[in-house]
Amino acid sequence: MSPDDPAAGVRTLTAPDAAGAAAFVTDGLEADALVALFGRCTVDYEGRAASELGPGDRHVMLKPDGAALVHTDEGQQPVNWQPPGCEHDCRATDGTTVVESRRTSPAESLVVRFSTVAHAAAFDVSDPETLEVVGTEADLKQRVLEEPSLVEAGFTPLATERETPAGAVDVYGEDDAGRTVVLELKRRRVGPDAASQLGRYVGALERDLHADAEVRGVLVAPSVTERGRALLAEKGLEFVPLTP
Amino acid sequence: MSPDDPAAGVRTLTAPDAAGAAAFVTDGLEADALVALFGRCTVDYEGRAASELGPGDRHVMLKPDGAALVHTDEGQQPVNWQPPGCEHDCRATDGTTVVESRRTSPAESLVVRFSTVAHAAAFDVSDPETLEVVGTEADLKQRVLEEPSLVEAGFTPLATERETPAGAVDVYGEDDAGRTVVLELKRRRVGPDAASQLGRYVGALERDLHADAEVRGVLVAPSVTERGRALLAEKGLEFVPLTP
DNA sequence: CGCTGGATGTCGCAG
DNA sequence: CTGCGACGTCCAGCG
Repeated sequence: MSPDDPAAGVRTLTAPDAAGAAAFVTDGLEADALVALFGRCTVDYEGRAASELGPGDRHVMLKPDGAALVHTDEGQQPVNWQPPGCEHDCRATDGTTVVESRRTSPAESLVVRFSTVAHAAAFDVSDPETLEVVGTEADLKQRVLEEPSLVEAGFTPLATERETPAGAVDVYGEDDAGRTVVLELKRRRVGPDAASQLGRYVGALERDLHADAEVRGVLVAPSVTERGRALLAEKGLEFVPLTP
Repeated sequence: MSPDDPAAGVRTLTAPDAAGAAAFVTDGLEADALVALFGRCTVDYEGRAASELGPGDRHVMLKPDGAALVHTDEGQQPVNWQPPGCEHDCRATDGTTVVESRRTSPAESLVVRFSTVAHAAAFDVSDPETLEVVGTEADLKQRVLEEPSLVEAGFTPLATERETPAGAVDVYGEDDAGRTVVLELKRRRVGPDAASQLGRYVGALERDLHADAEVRGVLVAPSVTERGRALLAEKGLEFVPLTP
């Protein structure tokens, strides 16, 4: 199999019996491959919560980092899963192919029982690339730091991630009158939660500085909900519309 | 192919050329199948944010409900995705297999370009079952309503999801002295966010009732972080440890 | 490990 | 559709 062979690093198996499927999956996991299974199965989870899922046709993915995903025909999210760091195991029992994924702290287990495996595939994945995303809160922060007048004329950033007893403030600075200004940045429309968060930072800073210190809190986001706006007003906080 | 054939409803294709892969995927989507592709690809996303991902070996899943998922060898979460409701499309261009998934409102597109498709599979999934989860906040609420003394001797629940200007309160009731009590339930350890949330409800209720009304706020959760506890104390709120 | 807050969060439910 | 909060949220960054 040459390196340029498109089928390099792929093994597949269609309509195996339980023993064949279990052996195939075990081999794939052993080889640190990404293993995919299609077939009719039930799923049982127990751990932070617990769940049961009756028989249905599903897609199960076992990753070499220990993650497990069970997908149905609908939804972006897996119907059941296990986070990275789990130990996968596959065996044949009474004609069923049983996939088990366990971890400790917290103790959690996921058991998938296949009455029939329609198809199985194992891939030797390698992904050297890391994803670069644009349009995050970090980008919004950079934009504000490069052009502080976007927030308000005369605003001067002095620090980012400044620590307060209530947590780190996104951007800390002062206005043209020398008053302390705290910015909370959000990449999308905000509600009461963000207003509360900003309020906590402002309160903590007022206590941390002087009793008589005036601290302005400014929420910077594309837009704000009505309750969010009301909560800002109630706490004497401000809003500046800005889209990442 | 009999209904009992384990391979029923599965089609696979190994190491196809671009045209073959595109035709296979198009057929699978047409038939409302769940389509999986493995191979070397790049991924471009543009919408609420934007991202680029260079060449690597990945698993791409296209669901009949319009969801799309791109998984690498690591992580529980897809590296790129598209939510349900998108239109999938696959074509061959210059020897590459291009999968595109689009939606409007918001306008978002995901484009996956395969230099090589190692393997493709289409699965006619049917999943009549719905997942039942035990150990959620709803279960915690039921437990509190059935046995209110778990919160405190003499506590009497009067309503659930009672509306306030700040949102709906989980459990609304009164203590043995007739004082209004608001419960905020969390299925797991809580931090400052939950304390703030409870504080908003209590404040809204105090304003909504009388100016002189005393409203007790009680956070019910397995445990609380130090900052969470401090914020509760500052706002005169209480904590009751209770595990779902 | 635990704490904290972001996320293309997703999802479900209500108005 | 928007608003709002739960979620077995996941995840990175930091102490």
